[in-house]
Amino acid sequence: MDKLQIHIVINSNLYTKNPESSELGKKIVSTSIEMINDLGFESFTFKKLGNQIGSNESSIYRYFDSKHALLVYLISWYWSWIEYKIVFSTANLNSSKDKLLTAITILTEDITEDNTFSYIDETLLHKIIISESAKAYYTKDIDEENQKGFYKTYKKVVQRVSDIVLEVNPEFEFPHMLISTVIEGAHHQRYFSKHLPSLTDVVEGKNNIVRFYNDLVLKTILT
Amino acid sequence: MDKLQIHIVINSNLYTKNPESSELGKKIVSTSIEMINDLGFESFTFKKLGNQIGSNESSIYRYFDSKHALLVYLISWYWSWIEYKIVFSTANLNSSKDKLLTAITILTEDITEDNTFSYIDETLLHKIIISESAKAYYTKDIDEENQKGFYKTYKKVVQRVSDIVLEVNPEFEFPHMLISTVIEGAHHQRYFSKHLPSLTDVVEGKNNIVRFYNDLVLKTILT
DNA sequence: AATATATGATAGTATTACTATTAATAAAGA
DNA sequence: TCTTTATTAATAGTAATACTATCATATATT
Repeated sequence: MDKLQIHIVINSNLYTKNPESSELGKKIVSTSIEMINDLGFESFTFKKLGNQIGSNESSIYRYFDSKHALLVYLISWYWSWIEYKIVFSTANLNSSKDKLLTAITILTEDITEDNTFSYIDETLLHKIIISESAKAYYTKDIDEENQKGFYKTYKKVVQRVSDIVLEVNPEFEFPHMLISTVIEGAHHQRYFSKHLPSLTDVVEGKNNIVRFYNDLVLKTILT
Repeated sequence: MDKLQIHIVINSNLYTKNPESSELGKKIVSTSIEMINDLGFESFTFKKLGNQIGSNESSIYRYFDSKHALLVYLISWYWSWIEYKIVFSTANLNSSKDKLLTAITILTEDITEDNTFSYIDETLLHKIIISESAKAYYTKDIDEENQKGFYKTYKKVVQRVSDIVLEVNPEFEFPHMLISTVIEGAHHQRYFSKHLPSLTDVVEGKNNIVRFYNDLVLKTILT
């Protein structure tokens, strides 16, 4: 069966030339995802990317102002994709509680299968989100960038799930804190489980991260 | 009244020459805290630090291998200090629940007053922990560094508070995940409240971060 | 065939994150 | 007091980074 082709549209502030408008642009995006995963964001450079794809540093700069801009683009893409997943998966659910648990699961689960989009590997992108996304928004330029809408898609996801929280319990005082805590927390836990395991209680094959956060959310808003 | 003078001892892997052993060393530490706050970690350099303190880049390298090593040193110092605060504040408490709430408060509260140690400004250091500490452990070298004990003091704090969680509820399955989620969460919330406020529900003067996490912890482990 | 557009190649710049060497100075021991 | 040692300062140098600028070439469109 053919996969559903959904188009994710990215705010034009996030690139100088739209990478979706050319083969080179798509190659830049897909290969940067691989290379950031392999090298880590610090060691990743446009020069290395150019070599890898048989193109030139200067050509890459025509699409993205800087490697930071590229990272922000990837993060924005990721959150648009997550939003789509949440909307799609909760559309047919009647119970707010089911909606909430579905959303929390999407936000906290591991991503392993290949997905809808041809040139973006969501599994690798998810790893970048875990390991590198804090580097995007812990910048001195955060306020300026935020004003330009760089983090809009992330904020939209938090807002959407916070709204579901309020459907479940309209009295709950801290829906945004809860959801952003869960999102960031799940990413930290996945990273810690690999590198600083004593900060977690992750056990192979038990899906503890998803269980922990689903449980935490329900207990926090329902008692 | 004189302040209590506690000495925080730092693992000798975290420096090449102990900064506490000289005036220059202390100056390096205290001024780096100011400068990292002002410039952000990326724009902070040993050259600039040297200029600021009327010393030379090469002299600073004798104390710390790299600016990354200096950041790790500061983080380690911070967690030793937090551990001391927790031990001190919970020593006289009989109830495990009180101990837990005291510890969670220490981990999530804002730090505003000047404190015990002469040459380290804990208020500024706390800000560095919030804005820069993820950059220390989201590195490609994390496993190697972890093995050398670079993150020991952080892990000790998580372990200590997790033990209190288990005193309150010995059946609770995820004490480490809960505490590391709370610690990282509180830091994110403080940062978000300033720069991405729609991700939080922080209201001036209401101490919502501390309230939210204390409430979350109790509900999660007691229901 | 002419023109516009996208890409490639090359060169150049200021800065960074160091390393290495040597000189000057201060403290400590004989 | 003289000498040794330790500490810090000064200078120079390096490879790499994160760009910018310019110009040439290939490809597509009219």
